[in-house]
Order: sequence, then structure tokens, then C-alpha cells
Amino acid sequence: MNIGEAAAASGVSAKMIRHYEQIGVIPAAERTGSNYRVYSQNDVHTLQFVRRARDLGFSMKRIQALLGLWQQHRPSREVKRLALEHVRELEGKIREMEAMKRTLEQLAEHCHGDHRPECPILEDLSHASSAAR
Amino acid sequence: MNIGEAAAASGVSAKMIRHYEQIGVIPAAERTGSNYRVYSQNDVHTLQFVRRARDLGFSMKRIQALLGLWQQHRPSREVKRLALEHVRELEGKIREMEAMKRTLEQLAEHCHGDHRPECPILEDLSHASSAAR
DNA sequence: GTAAGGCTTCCCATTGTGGGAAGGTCAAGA
DNA sequence: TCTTGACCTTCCCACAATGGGAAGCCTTAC
Repeated sequence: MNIGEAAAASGVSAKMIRHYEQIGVIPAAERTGSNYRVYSQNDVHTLQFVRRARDLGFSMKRIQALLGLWQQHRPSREVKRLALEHVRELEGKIREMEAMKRTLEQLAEHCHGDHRPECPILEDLSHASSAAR
Repeated sequence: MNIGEAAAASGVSAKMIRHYEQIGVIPAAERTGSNYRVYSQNDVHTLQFVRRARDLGFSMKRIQALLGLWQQHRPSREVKRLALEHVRELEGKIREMEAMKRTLEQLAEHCHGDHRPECPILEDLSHASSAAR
């Protein structure tokens, strides 16, 4: 099948399929005589794997690693390690964002939000001192 | 003072100060005869404002808006609106990431993480069907 | 005067995705 | 057979925010 069909079947845009090929996450597809990329059912499966991993927030680097582990039937140890590393990063980002959110909510709570220019939010921003990260 | 000093005093790197000037978030600094940028205490204050807003996760677009509202003593209504918009976006991202985290933790929990290649994480990725976003 | 360190601009890289242009290809219908 | 529309190709540009580094000018202290 052509790239468009593979894109529809995998949920990865044609643009992205070419990109993944270019950065080496997936191998270069075979070509027809007229230089069209050709995909098999198996390739679509690989693309679905990538898609799902992206949906779970994995970086392309880790996805490449996961793909390798999957296709070569390597020990699950590595897979679990990668996944838990990712979970730890997610946790870090979540905590950061929650701290921001809390700070902003507290500031906004005390902001009248009316015609007056006085505003605890601007107060905070203009007297930088507290730490949110 | 020169850009290096302003950077040290504001916590914004010289590189970033030039960038903010270039994209119009801060006005172009005055120059000395030898083309060095010159900053006042007031400029540093503005940079600190930007820094703090970045720490709270605001996008540069919103920071530009906030700076305008601050410097022109505009009604706090707008400020509050911008802040709450940002909070809502943070919430959305936090929820997304928590969903990913939950999914991954559940999958990892059932992964032996040993020498065997069987792994529920790879199982999930290769049978894409569930939705995480 | 010279050396060190600061400043200037310009280009490149990151991460993941998309838009769009210019041009080749293919299939179906008139 | 010719045309047309839909598809494919590559190449460049964009986003947001940040950093690295090069080449060259300026300043300051010794």
C-alpha cells in the first residue's frame, strides 16, 4: 500500500511517517519504480506501535529503543526500566505544573478581577522572589 | 549597565534578553556608541517580571500581554482572565499526563521486568486500541 | 600595548508536528 | 487518447523557548 493508506491505517500522518523514516525510527520503506513508498501490513503494525507510544508520551528516542526491544524479543527488564523512567519524568512535570497551578489559583483568588488595576497576580510577578519551580 | 549585568541581576540569560527584544516582548534597549545594549534598573525589573512569569509557565504571548497590562495599569479583570486561562491549560495537561502515568504504572506493575521477553507494556503498545489522550 | 573577557550578529540544534510549493504519477472517465 | 483529480515526491518554513558556538569588535586592567 501507499503512504496515504498506511497513514490512514496506522493513525500516523504521511508527513510523520516520512519524518520517522528520516530520523531513523523506522527503516526506509521500499519504493516502487516511480519512487512511491510501499508499506506492508507489518509496517502498519509498527506505525501503530509508534502512535500508541506517542500517545503515552514517550519521546522518540525511547520509542526507538522500545521498538528495538519489541522486534528483537529482548528481556522485559529493559522495557520496564524505560517505562518507569518515563513515569518518573511525567511525575516531575506533573509536580511542576501543579505547583504553578496552585500558586496561580491562590493569587487569582485574591484578585478582584474588576475595573481596578490593583492585582495580586501582577504584584507577585513584579516582585519576583517566591519560587514556583 | 551592560547586558551581562542585567542578565545576572534579572535571572534571564543574555541570550534570552536579546531574544525577547527580537520578538518584541521587551522594547529594544538603548545602545552605547559602540553598539552595546544599555539597561536601567527599571529594565531589570521588567526582566524579572518576565522571568517570574516564565517560572509560572506562562507563554511568551501571554507574558507580553501581562507586561502591557502591568505597565499601563489596566483593570485587573484582564489579568485574572489570562491567569485563569493559563490555569485551565495547566489542568488539561496535568490530566493528560496523569492518564499516561496511570496507564503506564498499571502496565509496568504486571511486567516481570526480568530476562523474559513477555511484557504487558509491549503487549499494549503493539495492540494499540485503548486511548490515553 | 596586550591579553582577557564582554559585547555584537549570525547560524545551528533541540522536539514533534504541520503547512505549502513545485513537480512527477496514476487511474478513471469523456 | 487526453484530461483531470487525487495522490505521491522532495524541499523549505513555521511553531516555543532555549542553548551552543563562531567570527569579529570593544573595553578594561595591568
